[in-house]
Amino acid sequence: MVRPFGDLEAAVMQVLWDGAQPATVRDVLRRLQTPKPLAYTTVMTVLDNLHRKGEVVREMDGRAWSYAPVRSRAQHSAALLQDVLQHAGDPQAVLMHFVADLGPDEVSQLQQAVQAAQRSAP
Amino acid sequence: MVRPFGDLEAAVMQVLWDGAQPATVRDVLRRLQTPKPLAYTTVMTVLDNLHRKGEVVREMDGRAWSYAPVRSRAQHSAALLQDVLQHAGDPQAVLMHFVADLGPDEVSQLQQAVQAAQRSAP
DNA sequence: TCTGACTGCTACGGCACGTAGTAGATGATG
DNA sequence: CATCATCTACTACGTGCCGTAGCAGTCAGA
Repeated sequence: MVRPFGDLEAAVMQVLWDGAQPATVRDVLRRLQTPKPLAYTTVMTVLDNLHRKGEVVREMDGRAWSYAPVRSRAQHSAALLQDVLQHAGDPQAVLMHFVADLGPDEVSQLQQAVQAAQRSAP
Repeated sequence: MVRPFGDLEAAVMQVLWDGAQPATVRDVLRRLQTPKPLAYTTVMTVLDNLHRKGEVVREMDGRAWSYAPVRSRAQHSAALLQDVLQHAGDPQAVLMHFVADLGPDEVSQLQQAVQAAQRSAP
């Protein structure tokens, strides 16, 4: 089971997802909107943890590491969905309940996605 | 963000889901297949935690509590899916990726679910 | 050479979870 | 009635993850 991000991890990932370019620790620290200002090393540790978990990649940018997300936010969420479905047993029943609880907008979006998938792999 | 079950919590829920009837602590302890046999109080604590979290309900059965899941396994998994989607932002993109990563069987199951949803709420 | 920025290492508190012991109540049994 | 088994309530502890950060060392630029 994939563990979801912690609060700060999620906020940091959001910063990375929002920025098109890879970001250094200082970049992330500057862009983070937190009630209490965080220490530089706090953000560094979080980014290091995310790197250790394979959620971000990094490359040297001058003397500092620049971090970039491995997957887009949508890809990450989709992977979480996959993971839940994988561990659920009886995907049919799960999907029935899942769709039944969706709003009409999501249902039609889902319909388009299904049709796209069926076109690409009939 | 809903936290997924821990390992033992998941095993206990599975026992409850597998049994049609509400189960006492001793019932669950008997039916649990674990490498190491667990203490009675361990199972009791887990069931108590699940009750505190609202995942199970209980009623007195003689001198002991009998526990029953609040939701079916499929409903619980579907709720987890909902939760992920809710916190994802851009549901459209998430659903696209999600469906793209599904196997053909799941896609057709999903299609049926979508059609059922559209019939019930056109 | 000094200073500021950056990294690596370490640490610590809180919380969730798995694990279980102890104490007390209560029904069953001799 | 005395004892035993069973059940609940309360408490505790280790581990791992997460948020938080300090300290020490290094290195580039003024």
